[in-house]
Amino acid sequence: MPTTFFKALADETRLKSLLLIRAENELCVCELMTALEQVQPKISRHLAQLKKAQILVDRRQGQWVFYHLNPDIPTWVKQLLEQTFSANQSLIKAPLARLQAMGERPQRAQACCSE
Amino acid sequence: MPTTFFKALADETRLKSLLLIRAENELCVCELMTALEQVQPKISRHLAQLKKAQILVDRRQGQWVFYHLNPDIPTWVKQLLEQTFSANQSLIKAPLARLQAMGERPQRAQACCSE
DNA sequence: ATCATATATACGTTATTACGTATATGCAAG
DNA sequence: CTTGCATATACGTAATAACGTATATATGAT
Repeated sequence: MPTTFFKALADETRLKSLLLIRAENELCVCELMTALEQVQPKISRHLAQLKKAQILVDRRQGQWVFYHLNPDIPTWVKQLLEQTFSANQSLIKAPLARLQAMGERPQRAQACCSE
Repeated sequence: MPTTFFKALADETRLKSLLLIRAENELCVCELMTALEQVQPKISRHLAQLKKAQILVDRRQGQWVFYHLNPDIPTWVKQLLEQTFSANQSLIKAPLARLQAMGERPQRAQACCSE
């Protein structure tokens, strides 16, 4: 159902999370908490929804769980995401700045996929 | 707010209505009722939402109110709509067939804009 | 003015979604 | 095995959204 996808983007926390993950390749819950200044269960729940909608996939690395874009999303969804990303940089400007300023970001063992 | 736009597409009736209007240039409430097999207040309310979100505009012609895409939506939204349209023809196949089969469709006095 | 048709809106109800707080689970370190 | 940190989930509640039905409004025809 294509509405599944739009529902996923219809919430500010989820939309910003997605754009941030798109920008950074992958992010863990605690990084998104800092970037978006939201409590842990809120972030976690929204990520679970995006995962259930098959837009994100996760990988566990030690204590952290990193989320990244599902490489298998349909092409049109991928393009849609790309356009949303390019057209809405302003949405993640401040969150990205908070990310840069964040101390002690968890180390990635392997870069998950691309990059 | 970009979520406004995604919220608008996050409902099946609204999404199909939009795609149908994109396909037919403009449609009135009664045509959408037939195409989507839904009661009048339901269609009317969803169109009102799309209008409030500035995705659609309407023009009255006699007893009918025709809705068409707002020519002033941002470019990225327009592109997004186009991709959604191309990638989801199957969604409106049956509704379009019902439209073709519909007798007594109201005459358009002027073609509203393009076409 | 009355009636018929098309559309919009109001009202009450139900369903869905988001949230805060508390708690559970998973992993790493000692 | 305990402690600590990161994350997930459960539970009750609050906010939002969708709906059915009834009614109001607007236009056109008689």
